[in-house]
Amino acid sequence: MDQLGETLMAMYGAMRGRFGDQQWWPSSARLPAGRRKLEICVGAILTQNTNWRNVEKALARLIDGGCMSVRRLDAMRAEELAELIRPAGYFNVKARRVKHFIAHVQQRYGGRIERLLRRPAGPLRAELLGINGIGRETADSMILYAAGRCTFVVDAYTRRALRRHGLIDASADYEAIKSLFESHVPARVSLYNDYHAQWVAVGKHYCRPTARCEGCPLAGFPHDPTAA
DNA sequence: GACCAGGCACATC
DNA sequence: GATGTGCATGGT
Repeated sequence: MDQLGETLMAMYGAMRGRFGDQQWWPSSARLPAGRRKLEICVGAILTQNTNWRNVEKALARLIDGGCMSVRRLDAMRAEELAELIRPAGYFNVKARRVKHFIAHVQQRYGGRIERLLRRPAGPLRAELLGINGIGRETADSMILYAAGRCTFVVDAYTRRALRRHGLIDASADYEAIKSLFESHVPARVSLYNDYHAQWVAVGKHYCRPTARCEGCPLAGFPHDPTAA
């Protein structure tokens, strides 16, 4: 591993030591195992720009209503779905996005989501990105957490923390940050899984928009004070 | 009451 | 290709 890789792994170790194994993707324990992957994919759409606590409420309403199945979601009208997922915010757009995803699974894979997720990571990513409402982070979350394939998920927390530590410049986009990790950090699903979750944890607790670095597990790491 | 939260598509330049 | 805007609830 090169020097940047060592730094990134040391940062991961520091966060992991503080926050512990994050056990992602969080899922409803009462849900049958066969519906877990579907729940992860739906949750990935619902959490777009939204607090996870609100997503949990929406997911619970879907499960309570017996709606966490491709068949039920496909049969449901968008307005009906929107009402159920209301707590997650942006409920009208997200209802359409879930419907787009579900229609794709129904039409191309006979409603069997595991058939979609079995595809190789590259083609799977391209296919997901072709569905309206699924962008890079949502696609990568589905690939890593539902399909169990090695792809690095980048989010706003990751970008902010890396900028503050001077590891990327302000112009670095999603793909640049993703390839930064994928070319310097060993490609292990369990590592990528928890590493992304650790960025979210550090972002929630310390690396907020208004900086508050006291006590942050990353406080001793390289820092560029001129970075945003 | 302001600010923020595990983005994305679309319009416009 | 870069930048701006709409989408919306709920916790701090």
